[in-house]
Amino acid sequence: MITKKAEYAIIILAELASHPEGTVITSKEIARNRAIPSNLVVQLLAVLKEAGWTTGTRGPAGGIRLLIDPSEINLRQVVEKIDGPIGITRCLFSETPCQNKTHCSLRGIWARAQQNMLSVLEEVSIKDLAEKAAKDW
Amino acid sequence: MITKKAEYAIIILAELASHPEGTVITSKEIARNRAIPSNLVVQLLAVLKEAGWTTGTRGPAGGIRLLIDPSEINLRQVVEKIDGPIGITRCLFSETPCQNKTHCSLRGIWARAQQNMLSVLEEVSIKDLAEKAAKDW
DNA sequence: ATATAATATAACCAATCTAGTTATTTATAA
DNA sequence: TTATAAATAACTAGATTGGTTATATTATAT
Repeated sequence: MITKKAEYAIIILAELASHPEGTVITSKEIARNRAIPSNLVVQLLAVLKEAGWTTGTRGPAGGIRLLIDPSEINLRQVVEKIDGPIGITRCLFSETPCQNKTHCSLRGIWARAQQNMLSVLEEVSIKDLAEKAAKDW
Repeated sequence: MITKKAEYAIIILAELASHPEGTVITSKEIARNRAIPSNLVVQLLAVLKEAGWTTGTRGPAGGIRLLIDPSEINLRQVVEKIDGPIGITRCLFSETPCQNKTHCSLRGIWARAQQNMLSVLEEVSIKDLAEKAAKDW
């Protein structure tokens, strides 16, 4: 399952993308604006920073800003950065097909189902989402 | 995530479908043939029976047999019977969109991604799988 | 200089889920 | 009546999830 943390991370990036380029916003503001537990925002920002997507400046008047063009990052990338590799079944996490019966017929079906799902997430960028959200909200 | 139990249930049904109609096979044989823990087979058969897909006769010469045409049941049905409703995110389990910000833009994307995945599982029947397995194995 | 506002890092935790195991009961063919 | 098989129910260790708590570090406004 795609965790709530991954969903939060996407929302954090979308929030950042919705602010003018170059400006900063504090992690507490992000938490307040998007109703995410403040400590979780901090925790997730550490991972987003590690990915090279955000950066923060400390001290008064400090805050977080995007380092990347939000059209360059898609939802699959964010989910995988937070949750690790995606697998709709345990089977798909193992490198090799199960050797029980030479070859597992199910594996190909799971892989196809999963790829169908992932392609949707790959098609949607943080920018797309931020724009969609701006319209809806 | 689709659990191993759901995967086992599918494999059990495929195993049953691979035997001549009307004949029975014991749960232990299923377990042995497919390398599934024997106790789990028993546990899963209880659910498959509840669904009306299998039936068992007790005692010596007893065993399990299919009650339905294996082309009439698809992988999504089995997964949902064993695991309950499928949701690639927690969000999709709640009936209503989150009310935080009027309407969650992500929800529609998750739903589309999930439906893309489910459509693959809906297209494959137990019969398809059993035939595919017979070829591969 | 120094208090303060902010990011950053790490460790911890309760609740739930997963993939089983164990034990007992019931039905039936020989 | 006994061995064999399904059926039912309860239990369990380990992992995962969605957080919380505590502490350290840094930059800047005054």
